[in-house]
Amino acid sequence: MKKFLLTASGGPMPSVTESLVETKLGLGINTFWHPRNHPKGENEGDNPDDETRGDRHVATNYKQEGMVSTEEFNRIISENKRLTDLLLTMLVDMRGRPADLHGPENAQAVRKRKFEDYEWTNPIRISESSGITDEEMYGRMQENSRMKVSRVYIRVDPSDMSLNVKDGYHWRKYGQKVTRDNPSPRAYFKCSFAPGCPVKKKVQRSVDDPSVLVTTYEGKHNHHSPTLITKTVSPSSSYSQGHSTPAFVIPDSPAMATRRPYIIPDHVQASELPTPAAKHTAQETSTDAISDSAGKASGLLVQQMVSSLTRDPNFTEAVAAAISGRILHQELSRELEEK
DNA sequence: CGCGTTTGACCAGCGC
DNA sequence: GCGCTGGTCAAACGCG
Repeated sequence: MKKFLLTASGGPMPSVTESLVETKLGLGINTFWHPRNHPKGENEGDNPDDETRGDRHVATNYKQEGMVSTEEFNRIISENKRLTDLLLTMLVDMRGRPADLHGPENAQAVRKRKFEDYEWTNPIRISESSGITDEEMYGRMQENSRMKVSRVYIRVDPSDMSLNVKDGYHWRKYGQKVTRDNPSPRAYFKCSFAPGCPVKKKVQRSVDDPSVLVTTYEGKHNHHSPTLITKTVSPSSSYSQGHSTPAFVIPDSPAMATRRPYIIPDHVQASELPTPAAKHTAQETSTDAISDSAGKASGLLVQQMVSSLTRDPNFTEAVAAAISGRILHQELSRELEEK
């Protein structure tokens, strides 16, 4: 069984690896469009202005504003592109045939899954991303950035029956429902940090592993992250205003630290997640997991990726600059729009 | 008293 | 058209 896990279970703070994955592939991993996450008609009311402010535009201004040198900027782009290619290729490979991972299914479920598989592999075509221009890459990032649904898996104490996920935002519960395919109730939350914030989230225990909370975020916050306001922006902080998912949470307390989300592709079963007792570091976990998979090449790619992310101080610095720069630019853009 | 949660009712979409 | 299901509403309730 293939596994892929990007987490820093060994440390109290999110790693740069996490930040990059969230920033670049969010842009990527946890914001990939998936049909089950997009009810018909969703996003019909989106502001068209949002469509015109893509990541390419942001990156261009970010460069023009002289926040980094041209050489640094190009290096960031090049390195980001290379690593994204590695990750995305891995994800497409791992996506494989999800039906194989889910056991017997009825005809309807099979049809639905086939459609999801098609939608997963066709519109993005991320396996073909190598060799594309930066412009194309940013176009794809922009497309991904419009995908406002993402999913986060969080392992919690099985004895803790609450459905509260402390992700830095304030949520008001407005409903709870028992769904057909899962005996655990699903809780519905709306963001209550700012009036009119459209973001919603659904929290439900995994049917495969009740110790895992599956949190689905929908929409984009119309305000700053509360954590961004109250904390210094750390290079490893992955919060970004306007992004659909606070994919990683800076722990405010030991209890909160136990609920730090993982980024995991949708098709990975909850039962595959590491247990709380697992002591693997991010690098160890990724490497061990991949070694179970079909390709040594994939393992090498991940090793190369993780190694690059965790050992190269220049790249760490570049990623930090890119993240903070993007956040600052988005804040400025939004303030200008409000005026 | 204000805010958040609970929970039954209601609504809309979808498949048959 | 009907039933099923997921999502939302809103009144009642609890808590600080």
